[in-house]
Amino acid sequence: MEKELRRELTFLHSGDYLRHQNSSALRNLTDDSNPPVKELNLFSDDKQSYDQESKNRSPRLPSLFASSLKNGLNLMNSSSENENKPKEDLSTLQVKLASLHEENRKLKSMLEHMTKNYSDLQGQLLVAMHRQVQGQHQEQRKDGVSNGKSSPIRTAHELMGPRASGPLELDVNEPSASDNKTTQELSVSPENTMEVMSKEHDFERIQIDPGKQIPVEDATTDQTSQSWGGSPKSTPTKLDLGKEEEQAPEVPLRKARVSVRARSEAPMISDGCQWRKYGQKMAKGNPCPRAYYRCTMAVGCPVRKQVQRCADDKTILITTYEGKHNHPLPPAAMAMANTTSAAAAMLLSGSTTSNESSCITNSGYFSPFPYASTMATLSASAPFPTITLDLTQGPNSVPFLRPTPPPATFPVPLHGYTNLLGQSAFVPPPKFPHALPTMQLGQHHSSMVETVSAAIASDPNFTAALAAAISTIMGTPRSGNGNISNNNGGNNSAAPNLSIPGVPLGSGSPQLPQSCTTFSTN
DNA sequence: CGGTTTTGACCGGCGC
DNA sequence: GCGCCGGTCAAAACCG
Repeated sequence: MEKELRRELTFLHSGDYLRHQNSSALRNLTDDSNPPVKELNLFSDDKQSYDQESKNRSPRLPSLFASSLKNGLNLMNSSSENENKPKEDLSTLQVKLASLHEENRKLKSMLEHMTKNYSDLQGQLLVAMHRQVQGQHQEQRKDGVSNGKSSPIRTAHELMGPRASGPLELDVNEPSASDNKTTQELSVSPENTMEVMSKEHDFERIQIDPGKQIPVEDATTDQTSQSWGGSPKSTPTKLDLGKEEEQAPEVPLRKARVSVRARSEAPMISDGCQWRKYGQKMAKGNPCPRAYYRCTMAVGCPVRKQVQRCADDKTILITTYEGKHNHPLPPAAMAMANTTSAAAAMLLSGSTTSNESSCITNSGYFSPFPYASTMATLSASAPFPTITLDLTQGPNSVPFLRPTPPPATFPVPLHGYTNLLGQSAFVPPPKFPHALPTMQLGQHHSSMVETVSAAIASDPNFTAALAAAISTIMGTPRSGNGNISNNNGGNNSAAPNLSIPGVPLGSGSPQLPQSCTTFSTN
């Protein structure tokens, strides 16, 4: 366990992101009496360097560590020199113990706070990215229209339909008076995101009786879960967006799925969760069977996932997550859960305004972001909005160079959030003309790929690898010190997924251009 | 013996 | 209405 944790933390440190974040977050969260926390590599193998660091840092050590050290010294002293004053020692120790408890409590709350901040920021980032894409898109659209050329972007918007193009502005933040309710309910605004996130956080505080049905008011939070379960029974089959928008804000979310494409020899990627296989089917167009799993970490957990090998490249494992965990997740699983949640949020923010697929290439859209090359594709072909994280892209692969590009895709930049919509993205859409778009995200940044590949190669625990990759991306400072405040490890926001819900995945290796396909997150 | 996997049956949605 | 397909159920088999 310790080893695993250590490995994961090491990965997280692979980027400056968390380090800076942690330090800054700690700085902010620690009470003023505590000095700022410098970078602490608690798991450093280099004892010497650590000792040295400790010396240099000692004056600024967090109270917890400082007190721990002090306690240790005092304990030794009391046992060897103060035998004559056992009572004093006892009381002293009790006081110190209480102090440690208090420290522990503080740190826990700090962690909770940071986790929440992280989730919130993720949601905001997604919305911001989406808006930026829309802005760019509109500009290009104007140009495209003038010269009669149909750029991918323009096509995408057109495909997205009236609602997509105009409102694509998807201005969740400034809902009009008339559209107020609808907009807020349907789009993933920062506020909404935060709300969802907080609800997710609540899962950690609320004891859920497995035997009981989730309260109706939790529908929003549990949307995905119920859906996947799928029974189409509970959800409208015909996704009439118009109606949807008016009545069920939760419908879109419910159907949101996040898929992860990764190269893996293993039958299933390790994502930190426990799964039970409940079915297997041969899917049309793919010689490889599709396996159905459901989360067994808690009774009644609605999260399910599908695992299937890519028909084109059997070394690629496509894992599709749906639903939100209704229970606390281990750190490893949280990474994936958060990822899928963020991806889902991203997906939904775009899908709510369109009923057709579209494609936008985001490369270069966000120059400020080192990993802006990630793209997302929306496709109407999928029955459910799906966002795909493609971890199969190799440094040398050519993004979007697919034999048969989806008729309509809506690539959206997800810095660090890669995902692909499984097969659906590649398969032309046949049924569900009104289906919500599928989102395909491909990550092309070599650094990211390398990071992920290396992590995966060194550790079968894909969750850790994915977390590292995302952390790296998210944490890549835009200019020197990333002062982003938040950190990961948070709760699962799995609404299905982005902050990389202990997401799923396997081993990595070079990739083929075929890249992303798929579906919909944790 | 309990939990998991396998696998055929069943169900509902959708297209023709 | 029928057939196809995706998804789920549940009994039997399997495994540690």
